[in-house]
Amino acid sequence: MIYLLKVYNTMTRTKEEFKPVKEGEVSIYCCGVTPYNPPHIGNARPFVTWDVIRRYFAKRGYKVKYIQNFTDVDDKIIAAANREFSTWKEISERNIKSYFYSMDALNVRHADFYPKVSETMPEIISMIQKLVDKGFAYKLDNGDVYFSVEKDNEYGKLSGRKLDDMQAGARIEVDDRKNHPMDFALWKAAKSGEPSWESPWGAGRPGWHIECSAMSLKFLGEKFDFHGGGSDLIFPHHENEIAQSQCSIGDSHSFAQYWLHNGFITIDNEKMSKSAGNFFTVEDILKKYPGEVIRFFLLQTHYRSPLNFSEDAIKEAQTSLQRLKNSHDAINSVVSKIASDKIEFSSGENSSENIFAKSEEILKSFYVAMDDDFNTALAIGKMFDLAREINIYCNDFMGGKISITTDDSQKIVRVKEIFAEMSEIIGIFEREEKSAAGNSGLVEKLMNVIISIRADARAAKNWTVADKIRDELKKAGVTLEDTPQGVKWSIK
RNA sequence: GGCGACAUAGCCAAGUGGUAAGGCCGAGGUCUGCAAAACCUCUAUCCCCGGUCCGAUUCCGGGUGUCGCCUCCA
Repeated sequence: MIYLLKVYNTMTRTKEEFKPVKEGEVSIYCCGVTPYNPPHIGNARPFVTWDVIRRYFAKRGYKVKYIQNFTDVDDKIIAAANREFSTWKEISERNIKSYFYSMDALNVRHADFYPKVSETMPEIISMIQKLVDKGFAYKLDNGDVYFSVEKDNEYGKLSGRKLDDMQAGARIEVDDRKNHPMDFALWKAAKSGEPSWESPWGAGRPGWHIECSAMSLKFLGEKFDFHGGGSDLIFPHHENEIAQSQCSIGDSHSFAQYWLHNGFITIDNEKMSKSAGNFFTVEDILKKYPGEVIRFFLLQTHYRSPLNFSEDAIKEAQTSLQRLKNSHDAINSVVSKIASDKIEFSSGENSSENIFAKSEEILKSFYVAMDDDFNTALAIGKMFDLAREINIYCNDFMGGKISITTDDSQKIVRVKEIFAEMSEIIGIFEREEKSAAGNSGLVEKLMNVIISIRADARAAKNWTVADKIRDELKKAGVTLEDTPQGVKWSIK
């Protein structure tokens, strides 16, 4: 298949054609979390986004290498440890566990590696040493080491800032031991009560920024394809990563080739952030909504657009997703009915022929949408288009309105596969129904008994009993639907 | 103060130089004991003012509004 994949590169502020560093391979570094808190829905957005991107590349036939770090040595973690009379290790491990719990619920595939700062000290220290040796960094008397932004004449190229412009609005207290107000710490000398590691500059720990450079270079080499995260990381985090990485390598075209940044999730149209306190953790939302719904909610908007989180919005996502789920179930049951060999094939023409051609077209347009900077919003729209076609076909089929040929039976399997292919990239409907296969048929048998009793009631036009059974089951989480093809039940 | 993004129907949200996907909600209809699901039909000239163009919602300029970054933050 010939295609052109375009991605919006923050570095150039334009959509560019994607050309991998290595033919047939894609290397991705996504900035992970600082595990001092359970992840909130805003944290989840980039991880779900990148999960779709890597699924997409994999589907396109690329060999994908995906790295995501944990910044487990950090001021906030240390602060939390002190507050709780605990250790940085305990705090970070607990929150990393929480991270995986949340992301697993959102059906986010695991990265190939999850490097941690605490496990990357040698690489971090040698990188700082390189910067000192080359004259890009300097040490203070107390043992701090700073990066000198003035030595990097390309500093500011990602965020589009000039050092002079930034000074004007700097409201922070300037540390006058630094050569330039924007110089940032590569290494922080140890203070009492803090974890520290030995280094050529004395005991201390890495500053923020250097760890991501060291970890990405360690796992992906000096030149790799993608680097991403939330757009609040553009400055200073990613700007600084670029500066220190390219200066240490000595090549202004090294490091990540494409920079992708997520828009924010807002609450009442204000940025959600841990520091502002207006956030919802994924764990909390999971108490009320399935992970699949949360995931779908995140993907219904393009990754670069802002996204407002609210109860109404997530409810709407749930309703919409159910619509797709109904079609997913419908096509699956049609296919299994055909496979069960209980239908008669005919050799005549059938009335729903065009679903086959249409579904191929829809699949193509789905890929076109994804090729355009991973436009999941548009791509999901295509799934709804296919859902409508499937519903029409399945209604006709189950209603006995169409006859199918043996040839059609192959084609309808293809329709099911197309829907499944799109679902897989978006990352929904992958979990097998626990009700159908898992429980050794007991629930199945019980349901048959109940439905049979209710059928008797209905036959006797005893609507009170029939409706009571349906209502009570609904309360218990079992939905009954009387369809022209018989009673269907599902567990919510 | 510097830099940037966005402004599309009741709501959410794609998109295009030639009068605008999809979803939710709502109205009517088909089906149905009722309900559900599903299907059909209906609901926008794209913030305002200029400019370029045969033609702009889409390009350029100005304005207004909202948000973000410049400090930890996905």
